[in-house]
Amino acid sequence: MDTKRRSDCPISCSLDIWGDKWSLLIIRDLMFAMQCTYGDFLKSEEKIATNILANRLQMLEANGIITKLTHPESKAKVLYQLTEKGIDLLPLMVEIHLWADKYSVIPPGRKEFLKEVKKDKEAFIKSGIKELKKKLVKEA
Amino acid sequence: MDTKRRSDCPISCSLDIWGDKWSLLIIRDLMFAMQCTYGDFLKSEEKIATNILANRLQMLEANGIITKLTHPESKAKVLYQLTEKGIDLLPLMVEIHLWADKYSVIPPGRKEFLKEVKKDKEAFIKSGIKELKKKLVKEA
DNA sequence: ATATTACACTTGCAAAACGCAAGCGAATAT
DNA sequence: ATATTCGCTTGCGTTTTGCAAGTGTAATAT
Repeated sequence: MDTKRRSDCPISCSLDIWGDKWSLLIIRDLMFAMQCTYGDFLKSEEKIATNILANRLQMLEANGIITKLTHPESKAKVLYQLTEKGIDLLPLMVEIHLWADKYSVIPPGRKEFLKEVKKDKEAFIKSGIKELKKKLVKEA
Repeated sequence: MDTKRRSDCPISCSLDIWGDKWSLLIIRDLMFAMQCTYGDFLKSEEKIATNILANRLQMLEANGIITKLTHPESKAKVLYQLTEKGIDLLPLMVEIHLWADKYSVIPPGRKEFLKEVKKDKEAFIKSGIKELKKKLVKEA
């Protein structure tokens, strides 16, 4: 596990955690798509490799962004869940969406999401965080 | 230059552009530190390698985030500048700062920046973008 | 009870990206 | 004329990635 930070700059420290091509996609799946198992992440259209996925899940867990839980309906399944720290990345994810919306083509499915966001950004984020935290399951 | 996108998801497309350990640091330097030459970027405390820097500058230019200008005081120097698309990453950078502020130690120098942000985020971003766009120089 | 499948990884290996040091050409300074 | 600054480029060893195949445990089917 990479533990040395390059500097004490907040941007740099953040990038040390999730500054790669995959981490935020896992967080996206957990945050918006309600996909929360290893198998779910593999099914996402970007097609992450199994070893990279395992590595990133470890990384995100080590950095307190996600936690592992035993799946309620089966001991064979693992349920990944955003921590509060992970949930608090929602504003960031929203800003990425807004930026992408301004400068590239957004797939139809996300258009309504963006419509909601633009209606009242602050309210959207506040209620989104509240929703996610409500679902947060504490480890036994 | 990498041109194939992994999916049409806005998060994924954004990461295809600046989803690495260095790009946002270059953007940070242009946005907050007013460092805008190749040499300036090299001096940043994270110590980016020369070839990686050259590659990222190319990448960011190819994606319309930055432009190259001849430096007003010397033909030997190159002045890099954020485009409007690059400037519009300011809200994102602010959110990263706020997240990092909540979950890690922020160096004293950035504390006043964050104080300003927290006072009135929307106003801070709006005036920040305005400032940056005012300085924007059009290529001859 | 046994076999098969589902699930979450691990492993091996080739290819690509990275990091470091050195070099190079044009522009400026001396 | 010579040296230095500046913005890269090149070579090369190391690390990370991507792909395919395999492994172990738990659930399910027979």
